[in-house]
Amino acid sequence: MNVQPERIRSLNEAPFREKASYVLYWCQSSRRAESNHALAHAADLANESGLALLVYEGLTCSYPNANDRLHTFILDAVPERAKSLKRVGAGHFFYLRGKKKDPDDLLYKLAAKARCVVTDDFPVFIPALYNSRVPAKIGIPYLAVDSSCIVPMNKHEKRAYGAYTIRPKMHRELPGYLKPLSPIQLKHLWRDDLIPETLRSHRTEITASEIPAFVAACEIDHTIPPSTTFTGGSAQARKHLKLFLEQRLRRYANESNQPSKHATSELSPYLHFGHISALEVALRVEEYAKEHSLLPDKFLEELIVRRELAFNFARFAEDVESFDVLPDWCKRTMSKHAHDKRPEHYTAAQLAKAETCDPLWNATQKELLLRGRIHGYYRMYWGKKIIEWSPTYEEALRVMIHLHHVYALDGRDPNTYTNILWCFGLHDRPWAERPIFGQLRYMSFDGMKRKTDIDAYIKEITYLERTGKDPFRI
DNA sequence: ATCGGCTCGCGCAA
DNA sequence: TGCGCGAAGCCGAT
Repeated sequence: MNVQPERIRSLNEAPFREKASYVLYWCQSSRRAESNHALAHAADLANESGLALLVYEGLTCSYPNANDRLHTFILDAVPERAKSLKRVGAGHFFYLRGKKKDPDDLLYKLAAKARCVVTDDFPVFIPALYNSRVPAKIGIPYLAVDSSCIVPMNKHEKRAYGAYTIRPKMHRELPGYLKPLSPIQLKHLWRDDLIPETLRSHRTEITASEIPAFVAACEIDHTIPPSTTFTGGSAQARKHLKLFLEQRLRRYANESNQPSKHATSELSPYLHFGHISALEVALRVEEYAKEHSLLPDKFLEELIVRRELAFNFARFAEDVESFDVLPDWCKRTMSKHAHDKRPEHYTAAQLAKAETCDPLWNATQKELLLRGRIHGYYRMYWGKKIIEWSPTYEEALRVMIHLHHVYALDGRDPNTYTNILWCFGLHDRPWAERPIFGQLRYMSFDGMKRKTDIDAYIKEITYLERTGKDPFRI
């Protein structure tokens, strides 16, 4: 057995189907063929029961804010994944639901011939919703496997208060989990006649050159163009990783908070859509650091401790889009300062269009509009300013989440929600009281000017805006 | 340039 | 029960 049992949650009590044609892996969030614990577990189950493995993934047009940017990035990854799965003898069924009247029950139709369903355990957004609703309706075992985290989410019994409370546990557990996952080997190869002809017609073959046409034909928001910078897919993710190892890792410790220096991995879109696994990244970084006598600790702290703190938060928080989940001191200080006068106001529309009096803030918003992500350090400043400029804290939260949902390739992720709520005090501590923010940490333009090269960053974003071409595109 | 104070509460040591 | 310290800071004093 390849996959640690603590990664697996059984979400119903249905019996295995005796006369089944295959084991079904429903690929929801770990959209990759390598280093994928859910896929590996499905392969193990298929081998044990003498069956073939079918991988199903769908892309619907009906999730909130579905648009060209998100669709393109997701579809970019499909052709190479189809090829990888074919190579190992798994079936691959990709279904693009382009119109709202297209059938939306393909999963159930495929499950009707399956011994069991294996899927990704993901604590937010659509996978979390499906994993709460589908198991009771499916009639066969429904197993959710944590293929996002290095140390499985199930290893934590409760929400950690801050990074400092989860860090010792992570370091204790890591040696047991920082190990490569062996490639899957299937004993029983896939044959297309294992699914009925009528279902096969819903399968969508994606080729790279046809992606723009597929996207254009979907009933989605066509006003948000693809990212200027990020193309989806596991191969692309590995190109970013290679660039990071060779040109950035040695600068990471000193320059990761200098956005214009590009010393970070820029992998967040790929990690979010599961095009690359955090485990693979951590192992490659560790190995490269060893070979080149570099210190990877600061990067691994971000990739492992802070990323998995976010998954821990999302797993245990009732509602990641609400202030209810914040510590008492945050709620207390916000209610005390709820009616402080906000001297500057911007509407959600002005913010979205990057029309404020702050040239740095406008540049960060433009980075979101164009690239589909904001550098981590400036993202905090971006959020803090939205608090300062919104009539209420609730409105600020709403705007931050909305802008991420529409524009960010790394939105809808445990990390995004945690980053946003950090602006309201989550995983932070109280600071000197001041207007509007109360005891929430404040960040200022002058601080950014003192610590980072604002001019270089604004110049970079202005060039990107003018030409639409990103020199940092890989 | 550098430093302390600001302020809360978790989790561990005792 | 006491104590140390924490996700990226700010501000004013020296």
